[in-house]
Amino acid sequence: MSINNQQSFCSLLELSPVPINFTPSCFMPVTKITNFLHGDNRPSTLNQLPSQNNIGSAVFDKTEDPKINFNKNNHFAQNHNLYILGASSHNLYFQPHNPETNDFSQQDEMQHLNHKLDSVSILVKKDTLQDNVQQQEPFDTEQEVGMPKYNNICTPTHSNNSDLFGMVQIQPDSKYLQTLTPTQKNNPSQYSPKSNIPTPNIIQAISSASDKMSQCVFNEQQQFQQLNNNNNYLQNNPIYSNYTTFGLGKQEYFQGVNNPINGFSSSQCNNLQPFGKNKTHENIKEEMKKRQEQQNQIPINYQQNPNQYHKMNGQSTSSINSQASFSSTSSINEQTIQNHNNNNGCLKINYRLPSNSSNQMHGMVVNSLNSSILAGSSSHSVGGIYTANKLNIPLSMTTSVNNAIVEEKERDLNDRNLQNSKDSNSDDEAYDNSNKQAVNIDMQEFARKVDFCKCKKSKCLKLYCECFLRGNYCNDQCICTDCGNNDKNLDEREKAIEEAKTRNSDAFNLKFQILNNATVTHKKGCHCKRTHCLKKYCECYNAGLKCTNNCKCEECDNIQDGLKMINGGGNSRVIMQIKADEDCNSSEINSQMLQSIDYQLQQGPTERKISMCSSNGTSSIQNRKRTRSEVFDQLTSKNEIQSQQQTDQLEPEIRKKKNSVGIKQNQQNNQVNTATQIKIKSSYQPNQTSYNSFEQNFVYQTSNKNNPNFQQATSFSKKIQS
DNA sequence: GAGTTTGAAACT
DNA sequence: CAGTTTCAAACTC
Ligand SMILES: [Zn+2]
Ligand SMILES: [Zn+2]
Ligand SMILES: [Zn+2]
Ligand SMILES: [Zn+2]
Ligand SMILES: [Zn+2]
Ligand SMILES: [Zn+2]
Repeated sequence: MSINNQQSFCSLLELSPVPINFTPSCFMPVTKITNFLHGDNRPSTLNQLPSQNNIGSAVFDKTEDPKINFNKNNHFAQNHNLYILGASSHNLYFQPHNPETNDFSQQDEMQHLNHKLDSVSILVKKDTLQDNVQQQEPFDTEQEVGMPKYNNICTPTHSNNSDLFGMVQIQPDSKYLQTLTPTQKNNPSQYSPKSNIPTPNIIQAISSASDKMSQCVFNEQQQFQQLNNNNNYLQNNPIYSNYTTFGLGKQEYFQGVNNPINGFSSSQCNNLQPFGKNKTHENIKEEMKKRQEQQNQIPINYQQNPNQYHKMNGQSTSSINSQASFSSTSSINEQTIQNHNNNNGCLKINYRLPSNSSNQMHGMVVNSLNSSILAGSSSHSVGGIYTANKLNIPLSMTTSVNNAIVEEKERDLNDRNLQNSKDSNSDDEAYDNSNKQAVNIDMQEFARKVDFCKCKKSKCLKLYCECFLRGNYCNDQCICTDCGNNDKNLDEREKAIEEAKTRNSDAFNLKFQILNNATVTHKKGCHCKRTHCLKKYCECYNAGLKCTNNCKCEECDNIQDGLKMINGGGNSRVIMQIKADEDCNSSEINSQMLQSIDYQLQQGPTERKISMCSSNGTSSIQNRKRTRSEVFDQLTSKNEIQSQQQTDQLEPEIRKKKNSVGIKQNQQNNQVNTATQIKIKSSYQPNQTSYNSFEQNFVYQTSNKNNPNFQQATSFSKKIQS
């Protein structure tokens, strides 16, 4: 990587006072899939895996270069000829602290010193199915999965000059994706023409991806686990923990690193003792070699060899090469084994370690029957603001940011620039004045414009009534029924006002606020789900305002120009299309990302290992989403879908297998294919039954309803007569 | 204008 | 509180 290229990258970051070095020291080999496992060829043990969700996982540790491992269980991985898989993760390296002894100390880790974070890659898919491969192959009939989506179109980003690391998404239609690397050019038949990437579909898929169970979300204000309601596993399995998983770096369970930004992702456990004092690259390598030799002799079985396999590192979706995943401070004991077995071979993991506990597991779901298990990628996101700040990306390029904060920050920046320029040249007062001039905003502009009501049931004494809401009596234009909102009913009206104020003391105030004398936002934000905040149902949109971080809307498109918020607060990402395009424009392969990909292409296939998805937090079993079986029961009891009911009666035994992960594969049922599933789905006519009776319970993504290219994640996988 | 969809408000 | 129901407006035809 030349210096020029680094400069090219940095040139994007216009606000960067310090050039950001973006220097991958290693590359992620990509797997070229040539053998497809399906049907009888699939090892039976795979059937017990809980997830086919993740395409692959970035794997790395201190001693190995990162690589991608594909998830054999993943249909997309099985059925697509080739793709370049983008790593979800950065890489973490600790440089030797002491060059003489080659030692790095725990102190260094704790202080986040001497490390280097590197990785870049991107996912490019080939949009062609193998002719003779089933597109869908459910592992059991109750746990059909959706097609994998392309939601790893992203690059991990970090710099040596900041402690940021996290995902940065690249917009799929970026020129970056359309630039072929030399290797790709030389083997055009092998590589998907990137220009053919169906960008809208990818975007669609991203916004509704069912792959991930959940997403760790964190920004300056909060951290939480955003569950993916589209995820089948999440909907159908009670393997939830009540703890939030990874996320904001917690010293207690971080790998010795107190990082305030986000969790590491996809760190791998190679049965090593937790990295700590007196570990060196050398002795870790030695230890690994030793363990590898042991592995060849001794079947990995933690019950037999508990001392060897009970340590792991990392957080978030950590990879595991042992049979269980434990925090660095815990060990396998009877209880954890019991937990393991109680969950059909899946551990409840990704527990957050409470500060007062040192004995909880976290990491990946693992399968008891497999000795070699790798995690799925985690692809955590980083809050737009924090990311932008850390990367010195103009805030306007970020997503999911509160516009008011953007204003504020940019004003700050302007002030600072102004101060700087004044120091050297005090000739800039006009700018100063314009910048600080108060803006006169009529807040009433943002109130709803309706000035009469047609209430029928609320007596115009609930906030449902626009008149009441605005503190007005109903007027002669109102066509309300049994109106109580008038001067002849003052007692009851007053009471109603008090009640409304009790519920929300702010009820009669304007729902909008003005920040920094410049930016108006909705105080509470909206919660839109189905309209992308582009209909007047949305209070933000209706007021002509962009959504903000206050909003909890899903798939919001009502965002600042140039921004793309994928999934509400859940998946905020920074889009760096400009950067990528600039890279691509300046020369054919001047970007490190492209270089990385090209390097990957030249690597031979790597061994494919089993991948698992991560468990998730926040939901208790009691409060879990209802299972598809339950939804199904509800539906069939209403006689709404005849064919499925029929099927249900034909195979009653299947329905008893609720929430079971390790159901033995039924060859007969295994024949269910995509076509059948689509048929089932198409038998469902959304217009014949209301959302309220069906769709809302079904976690159905509106945006995909009419997209023939989108395979709905949640569809029944009952076998029906075709 | 009738019927459906929607998300805030209300309720539990 | 979070999940569910109610409600009137927004929307569709
Ligand atoms: Zn009214
Ligand atoms: Zn009225
Ligand atoms: Zn009225
Ligand atoms: Zn909205
Ligand atoms: Zn909003
Ligand atoms: Zn929104």
